[in-house]
Amino acid sequence: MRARKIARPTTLSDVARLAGVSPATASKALNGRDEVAPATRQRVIDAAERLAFSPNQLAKGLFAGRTGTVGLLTSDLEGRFVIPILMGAEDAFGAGQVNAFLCDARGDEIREQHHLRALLSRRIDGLIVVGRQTDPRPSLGHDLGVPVVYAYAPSDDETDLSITPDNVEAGRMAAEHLISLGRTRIAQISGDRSYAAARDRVTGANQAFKAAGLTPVGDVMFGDWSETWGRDAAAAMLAQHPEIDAVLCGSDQISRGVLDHLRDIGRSVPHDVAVMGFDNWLVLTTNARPQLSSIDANLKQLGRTAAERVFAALDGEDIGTGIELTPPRLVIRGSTVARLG
Amino acid sequence: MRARKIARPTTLSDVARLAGVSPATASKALNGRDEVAPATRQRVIDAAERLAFSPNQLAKGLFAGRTGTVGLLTSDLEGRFVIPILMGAEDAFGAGQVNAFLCDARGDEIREQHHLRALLSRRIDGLIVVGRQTDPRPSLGHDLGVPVVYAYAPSDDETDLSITPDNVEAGRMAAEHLISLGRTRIAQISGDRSYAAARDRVTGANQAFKAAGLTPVGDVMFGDWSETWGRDAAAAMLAQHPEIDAVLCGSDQISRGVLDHLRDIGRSVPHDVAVMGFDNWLVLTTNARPQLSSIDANLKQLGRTAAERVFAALDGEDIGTGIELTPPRLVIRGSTVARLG
DNA sequence: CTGTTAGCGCCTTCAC
DNA sequence: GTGAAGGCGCTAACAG
Repeated sequence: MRARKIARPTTLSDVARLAGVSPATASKALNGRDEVAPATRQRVIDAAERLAFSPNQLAKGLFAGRTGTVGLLTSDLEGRFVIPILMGAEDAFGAGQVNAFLCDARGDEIREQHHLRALLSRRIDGLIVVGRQTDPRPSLGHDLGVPVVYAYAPSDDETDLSITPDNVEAGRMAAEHLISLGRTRIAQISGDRSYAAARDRVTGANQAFKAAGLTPVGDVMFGDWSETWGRDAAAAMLAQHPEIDAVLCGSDQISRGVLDHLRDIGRSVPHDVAVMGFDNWLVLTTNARPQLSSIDANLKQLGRTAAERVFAALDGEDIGTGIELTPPRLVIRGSTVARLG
Repeated sequence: MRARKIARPTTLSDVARLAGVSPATASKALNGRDEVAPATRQRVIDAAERLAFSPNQLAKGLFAGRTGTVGLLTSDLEGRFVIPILMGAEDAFGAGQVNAFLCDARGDEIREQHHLRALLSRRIDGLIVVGRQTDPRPSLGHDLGVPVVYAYAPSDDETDLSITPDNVEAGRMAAEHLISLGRTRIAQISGDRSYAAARDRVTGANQAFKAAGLTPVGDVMFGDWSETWGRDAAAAMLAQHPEIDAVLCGSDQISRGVLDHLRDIGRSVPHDVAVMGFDNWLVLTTNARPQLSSIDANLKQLGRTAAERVFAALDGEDIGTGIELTPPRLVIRGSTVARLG
């Protein structure tokens, strides 16, 4: 990379010159207006191709008012949630005209404001705000000039539109799966009680237990989201309730810890004890022994939905307000099978 | 979100009108130029505040010839490498005027071209291309009109500038650490041989063994990057070479599998056998039993360096070409201690 | 100290 | 099919 060798990007005029027409004609030709002869149009298109011309969206946007860019503002440090959401959003945009730009605020409000300004000042058409937990987050307000959709973490303002995984349903689904396998002595080892995700999943599971006439074994144990907590909690739980035939965990990490402890004390998974996780984090679930059943939050689908809502708003549709829940998906692997006998 | 409620963003003229001054004066006031009366400045600032004015960077850039935006183009699906690099880059930009926009090409060349066009057509000032492995990737060429720096995955064109982790040094560092602990019967269980990262780390480790006059135990085992492979390989390796007193693994995932197997056969870690990983993926290293020593590739530093190079190029400096290696960092945890006796 | 004027770069529309 | 004109939001000259 030599200094100053930097070539000016190709402009419409460059294309026009190469095609031997005026910029105006080139513009019409490339934009599919029909006041131009087919042969001329082809010449222009060829020239554009040859120069790898990409129209300056900025100058274009000055006019059209649309830039074809959607911003993704995240606070999700590790990118564990935001990446699938980004992918889903991009899928919704298609290979078409729209691009997603991702900014990471790292959970820092100053940084978030900074990125927000940057995105807005670049005249993005819409904004998707992604949080790292399902607890409500402060609204960015309504005066941004572009449609905003909150993904994963809902806005605390009910007049915003938020799309978030249905963790109550996820909990219910997980519990029903264990029940359907004939498990009746089910314990819950959850994550951080301060997370709505932890509480909601427990709520859903308890609904399922109640509906099936089952009483969960022991109290739900809340801790943190780590493998270590899963091990410790499993040790305490099994010491007190050795009769357990299934453990419903708050996350895949916790499940891994629980699996570890069960192996340590010689309990067999899945026949003796079945284990379920949440999140379907592949690096954890598919490498476990046995592989872990889990609930997938369908984040890609969530991202797609969020993007579709942004589009709809751009097209002038009323996309509604409040919290829209997306359904989870049960992923069955070796850690949950029907009870023998 | 009501349809069509979308308001035009506030412009400098709006602010000026509210403050009862001309746009030029408002500009001076907000930009801290001193050719403006304190009282007037205050009025303008208040007005800007009240309208939540954010200057249009594009128009600003129109004038300055710079947009203050750097693109990050990644193919790193999971975001495991790109996120720390993004963070480092942002740190280099400071809380200042520059923003990073991340686009995910998902390893798809069409998508990459599409994103590239989008970024260029928004007149980004520079580009950082992030790959997911340390093997060379196709160059984007030199005619992009902006400086390009390749991060993690180097360009296959030596006239590009690439910044990538020094995996040979990482391997050497890991091996030297084990040697310094008095370990002499060290086996290597690596990852996918088709990855330069796997081969380079082995190369570095072998250099260290040779320098110390040690002969590695058994052949280096190549497989994939998974925990499962770690378990299987450890089983094979230890069956044949039970005398092993340390295992150097190709990744943290593999290490986890090795730890698992050692526990299964009742070998104690770290006293009997020490285990080292690579990558320092916290969710794996800090939740292992015992916690895993690892080599951290300092990706955040890498991102910072890449961003600095882009800046330097923008300022007209010659930033050089070829592959620049960034040094790794040894992270010692409970899985590696000195041999007893 | 403030307002006016003239672009920045690029694309599009409006007359011909 | 063309050329000229106009504009987006902002800033730097310069004039008042």
